[in-house]
Amino acid sequence: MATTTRPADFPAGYDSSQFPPFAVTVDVVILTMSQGRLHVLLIRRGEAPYKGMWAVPGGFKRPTETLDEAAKRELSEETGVDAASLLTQFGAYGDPGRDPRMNVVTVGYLAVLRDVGAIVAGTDAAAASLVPLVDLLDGTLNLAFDHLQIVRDAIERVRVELEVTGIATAFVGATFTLAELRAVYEAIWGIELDAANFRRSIAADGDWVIPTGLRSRPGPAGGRPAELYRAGRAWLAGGPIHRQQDASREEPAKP
Amino acid sequence: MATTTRPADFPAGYDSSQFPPFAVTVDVVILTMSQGRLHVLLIRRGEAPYKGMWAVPGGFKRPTETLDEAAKRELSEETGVDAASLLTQFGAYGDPGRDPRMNVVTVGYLAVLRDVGAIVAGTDAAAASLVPLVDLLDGTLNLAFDHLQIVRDAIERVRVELEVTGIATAFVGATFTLAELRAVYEAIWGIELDAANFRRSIAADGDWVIPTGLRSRPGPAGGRPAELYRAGRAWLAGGPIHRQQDASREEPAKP
DNA sequence: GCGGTTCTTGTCGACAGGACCGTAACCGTC
DNA sequence: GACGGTTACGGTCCTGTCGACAAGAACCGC
Repeated sequence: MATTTRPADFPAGYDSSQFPPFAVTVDVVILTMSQGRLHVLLIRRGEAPYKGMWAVPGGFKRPTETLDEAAKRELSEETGVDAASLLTQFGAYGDPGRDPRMNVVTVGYLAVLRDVGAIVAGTDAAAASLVPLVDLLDGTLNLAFDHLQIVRDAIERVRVELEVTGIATAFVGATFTLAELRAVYEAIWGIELDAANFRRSIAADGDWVIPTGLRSRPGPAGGRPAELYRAGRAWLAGGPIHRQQDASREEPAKP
Repeated sequence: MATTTRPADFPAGYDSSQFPPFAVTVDVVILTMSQGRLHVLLIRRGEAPYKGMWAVPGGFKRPTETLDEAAKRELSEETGVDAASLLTQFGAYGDPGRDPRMNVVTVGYLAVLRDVGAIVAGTDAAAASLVPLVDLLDGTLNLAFDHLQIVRDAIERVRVELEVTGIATAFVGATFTLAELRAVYEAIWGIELDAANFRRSIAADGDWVIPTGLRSRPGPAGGRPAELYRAGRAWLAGGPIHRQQDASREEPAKP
């Protein structure tokens, strides 16, 4: 049906019916830690479709930029963060009808920021918000398009990345306490880790963390001030903390 | 510049200059084991650009199908394999100029087959071939487009999948010896595994493998016949074999 | 039968990691 | 300033995992 509507960008000699045009977008799932819980940055849609609903920030890829550059640009436009922050591609989505307007294939990116609260406060508070992840995963909050699935996949990806890369350090500041770092693992994996054993794994030989000599101020509840560390080079090659095998894997054999 | 060449597929009210059209393709990296080595199925291009060079099989996504369906269709068209084989999306590629004809974003899929030799023999031998992976990774063979990077990423993905999923069983037949299964790990990870320890991990409680009572015929060199197993249910939840920590990670600390 | 090859079973020991206790250093209130 | 509450830190015990290695079992060709 569309054989006569060939876009001018397509070179002559190709039948556009063989190359159905798609719009390509990049969606960036921005994760951050806040009050010990994992949060995702969402924006409220101002236009149809899904007007007024929350959505993952994103935008169209330009022909002159790579996918990574598009993700970096969208992150910068949404948050003002210009640093080459941790930005990981985790999936592509192209189900027919996922955008009622046209054929859209989107590429999902995962970004990890620290202390994004100030950034959100700087933008229009009604348009952008940090949403606790649990509110999304338990179905309390609905998202536009297939963005709920995209967020789910991003979370699953960060759970794996946490085990095989140094992504954990991206959630904390330049200097951090081991309790802060441990809270990252606990929030993302949804488990509790023994503080003493965590320390032994991290502070063991291997250049994971480097003590700065400084100490953190205790919280309002008191407690001994924790030592401040900064990330070592070993994170570039992997992570020191591993999830224990899922006990539910062992099911009794049926003879 | 292109504001006047809006495709008819795009609804009125949208400026096509805001939605630059892309072609979306799906490329399937088909891996298989042959003679104890990892091979990838490539096809020889019959048209420009890159005419005559080897490339990963793939094709255009249709607006009416999902990305997964497109990958499944391409796999079926190239190999005749219709089974819902293991098919994993691993990345999207959209660098400008990666296809000199137009703007193309491709989504990479990883397929694992067993005994693909007969399939390749059935097609035009000059158009499809199983290439040992080492010939690609050492730069002996050049690939069209950015397909070398795509293959590299597919390999990296299968290395991770091998550790966290049951993808290893997709490389072997319905029944297999533990030596065959071990060869999969050794070929993909490029390491040697102790046969005795491998057996202990696999044959331990947990329904990894189920003995069939049958035995394999020894090779020409002789040797005790190996018992034949079939895959158990535990593979659905992960893999039993894990790579040991990279010893090169431990570098001496510089005071 | 005999050496060679491969598969299978068994043993030993190092090490990682979970559980747990005691101590140190801060907070608040009394 | 003593005291309980809270958090951080260091150490011990112990078990399960896993690598290294040895020995036996079952086949081959000669």
